[in-house]
Amino acid sequence: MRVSKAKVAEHRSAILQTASRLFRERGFKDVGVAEIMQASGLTHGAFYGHFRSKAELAKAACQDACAQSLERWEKSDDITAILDRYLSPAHRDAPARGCAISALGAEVARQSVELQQDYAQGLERFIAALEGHIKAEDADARRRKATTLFAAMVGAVTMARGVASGDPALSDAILEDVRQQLRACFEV
Amino acid sequence: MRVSKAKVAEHRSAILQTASRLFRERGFKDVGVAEIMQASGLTHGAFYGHFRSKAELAKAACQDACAQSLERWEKSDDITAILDRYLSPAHRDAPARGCAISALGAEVARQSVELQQDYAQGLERFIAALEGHIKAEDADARRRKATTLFAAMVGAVTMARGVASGDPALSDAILEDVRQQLRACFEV
DNA sequence: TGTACATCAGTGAACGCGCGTTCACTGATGTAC
DNA sequence: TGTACATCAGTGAACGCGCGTTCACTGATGTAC
Repeated sequence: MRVSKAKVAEHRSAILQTASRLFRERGFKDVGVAEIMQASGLTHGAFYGHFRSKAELAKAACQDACAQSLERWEKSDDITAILDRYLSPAHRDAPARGCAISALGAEVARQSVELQQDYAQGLERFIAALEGHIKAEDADARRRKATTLFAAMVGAVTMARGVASGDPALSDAILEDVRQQLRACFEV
Repeated sequence: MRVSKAKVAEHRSAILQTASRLFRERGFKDVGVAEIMQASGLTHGAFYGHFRSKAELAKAACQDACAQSLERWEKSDDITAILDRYLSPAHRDAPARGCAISALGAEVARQSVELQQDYAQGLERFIAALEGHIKAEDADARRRKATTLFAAMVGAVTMARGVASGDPALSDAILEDVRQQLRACFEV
C-alpha cells in the first residue's frame, strides 16, 4: 500500500544504512538484496522502487560508508587518537561501523568504474585528513608520509582481521606492533 | 573413464594451481567449481574425486598461493628488490600470480578457522622473511619494523588495486609514494 | 472542510539463472591368473 | 607374456537452493472538485 512521502524517505535511508553496514561487514557479494530489505523492515520486492539495481545500491552504500567513517576523522584534531582508534581490537572486530577503505578494499577492485571513482574520492579525503596533521618540510613529503601512514593502517587492519579467528594472538600483535611503530616513525 | 595414477596426480595439481590463480584474481566467492574445472581441462563432476568440498579446495589453494608467493621472497636476498617488485604496477595488475596476503586478505576474515590458520602461518613467514633484512637493535624492534613495513606494502597494493580503474593516476601515485617513503623510513 | 478518485509504495509470488553437490553410467587402467 | 575382470577417474545430467529481478495486485496517500 502507498505510504507517505516522509516514510518513503525514511525507507530509502534505512536501506542505504543497512547496506552500508552489511556490505562493510560481509562484502558486496555475500549480502543479498532480500537480506538487506528484511533487515530494513521491508519485503524484497520494494527494493526496486528505491534503487535501479543492486550495483546502484552498492555505489550509494560505498559513498555512505566512506562519508560515515570520514566524519569521525575530520571531527577529531588529535592524530594520536585517530591512530589508536583505527589500530584497536574494537575497530578490527566491528567492520560494520568502521573504515570503509579497509572493509571494502579488495572487493572494490572488481566493482564498476563508477563505484571505484567514489571509493577513490573517499580515499583521497582520508589521506588529506591525515596530511593536515603531519609536520614536514614540503607538500610532497607530507603527502608521501600521509599516504604511507594510511597504507600501513589499512594493511594492519586487513591482516589483523584475516587472522582474528585463526590466530588471535598474532592478530593483536599486528595491531599493537604497527601502532607503536607508526607513532615512532611519523612522530605523532 | 579411468585414467593412470600419474594423470590423477596431474589433474589434482592442475585444479589446485588453477584455483590458486583464480581465487587470488577474483576471490573465493566469485569463482565457481565449474569454472575451475573447465580451466583445468576437466568436467565439473570430477571435482569431488579430488576434493571433498569447495571449502577444502579453498584451504589447499590458500596454502599453495602463500607458498608460491613466499618462494620468490625467500630466494631473494635483496630487500630493495622485494619492495620495488611488490609496489610495482605490474604486481598490482597481476594479482593471480602475486602475493596471496594482499589478494585474499579481506575475504579470509570470513572463511573457516582452519583456512585462517594456514593464512596466519603464511603471514608469519612473510614477516619473518622481511625481519631478516632489517637492521635494528633488539629482536622486538626488528619484528615491529618488519610487521609495519609489510602492513604498508599490503595496504598500498590493496588501495592501489581498489582505485586502479577508477583513478589510475592516484593508483600509480600510491604505489610510488609508499615505495619512496618506506625506503626512507626503514633505510633500505 | 468534505468527498471521490487517481496515484503509487509496498506486497508476495514468480521468473530464469548459476551455484555447490550428487549419482548412475562409461570405459581405460591395473591386477590376478 | 597374454587374457579376463574388478576397480575407479571422469562424464554429464540432475538435484535443491538462493540469487537478482519482474510484475499483477493491494490499499493508503494526496489531490481535484
